[in-house]
Amino acid sequence: MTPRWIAHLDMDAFYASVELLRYPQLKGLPVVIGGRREHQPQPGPDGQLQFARLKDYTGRGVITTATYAARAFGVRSGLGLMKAAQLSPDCILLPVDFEAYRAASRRFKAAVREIAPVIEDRGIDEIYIDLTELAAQREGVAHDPLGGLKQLAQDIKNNVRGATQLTCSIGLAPNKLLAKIASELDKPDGLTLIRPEDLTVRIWPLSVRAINGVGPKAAERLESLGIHTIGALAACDPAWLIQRFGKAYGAWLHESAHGRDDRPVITHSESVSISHETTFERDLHAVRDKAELGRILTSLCEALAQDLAKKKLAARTIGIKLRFEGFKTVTRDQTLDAPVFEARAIRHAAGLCLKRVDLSLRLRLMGVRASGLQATPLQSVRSPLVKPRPRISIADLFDP
DNA sequence: TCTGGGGTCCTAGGACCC
DNA sequence: TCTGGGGTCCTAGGACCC
Repeated sequence: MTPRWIAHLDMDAFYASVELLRYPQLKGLPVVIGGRREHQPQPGPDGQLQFARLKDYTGRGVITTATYAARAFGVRSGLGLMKAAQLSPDCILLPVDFEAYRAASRRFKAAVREIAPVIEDRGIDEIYIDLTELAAQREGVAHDPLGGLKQLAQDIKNNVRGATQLTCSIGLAPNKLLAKIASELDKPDGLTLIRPEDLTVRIWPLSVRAINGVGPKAAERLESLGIHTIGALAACDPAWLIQRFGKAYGAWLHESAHGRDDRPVITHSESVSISHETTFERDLHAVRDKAELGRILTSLCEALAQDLAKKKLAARTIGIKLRFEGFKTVTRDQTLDAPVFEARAIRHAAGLCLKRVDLSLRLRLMGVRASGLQATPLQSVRSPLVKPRPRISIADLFDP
């Protein structure tokens, strides 16, 4: 493969930063995002906005994002809000506003695209960018051979900031794996370049957890084997890794530790599944709370049907997800003869799935998922070229 | 008072077909 | 009748990511 230059761009504390644009008086304060609508700031008697505090929160929510000031208290995303309140009771709490974040996301991506069009979406707040061609064009311009590349990344950062008033961190490297690691090295507002020859000094001292794809389980197993750093992982015999972690994952671990990754930047992909789920305020019992569970399942199916309609998709497989008290989670899938998209049909299939689960434990979460997605047949039904088949009633048979 | 919601990918076993 | 491969589809669970 010819040498490439890939950027990983990660927005800094994205949701929190978007909220700070709205409430600039909170700049520098510990703030977490994760509340419900009821935690919306309210005007107080003096006309000043009153903000909810972590200590006011009751419920099962978690932190989605924390400002850097809040992170200083040990508060981080994924942490339960009640747990976080113990660490920082006076930390300000704001409700999540996905519409605002999606709008900001569209703006920052458009700003990047103005400069570099080859972008892979990695969710609401990060992207990969293939800069290979643009970097080659700029190579001649700068004195330093990598100066043009760094200037390109700086131009992207400036354009994002101009369009959104938000900062981001960019990692530059020959592949996605290293670019992703690099973008974390100098947060916030960072710009980090990793060349192949920097691997041993910059990457090998890092924890294996810095590799995107090594999660808590794999890290724990590696650590139990005495492997803490990427350098230690790189020193392992690949056959030994394969023996312990399986053919695919073991080989991938070895390649990653050596900084090797040839995945392309994917500019377009079709969605595989769409789902909706909700965690209840209190655990619900299949018998005692049957009616409420039924209503929740129906509304999840309706939300799913709306999403399918918006994307003009139908699903051949409908599945449910249940999480019980004690956090045990089960799923059931049902593949249908024909794709469905209407709420009633989804609800029916979900009901069939539900019948196959032992419901003696109380439930804390219920979800519905659509997969086996395909373009909805709706257009052809509406098409004037296709005449609807006449409905024949029993009466017609006797009275043609 | 633990642990959200929306995703992707992988594995492994069984059914079924050639 | 037994043995055996390969391929695909389906299901369930789990790891991981944002």
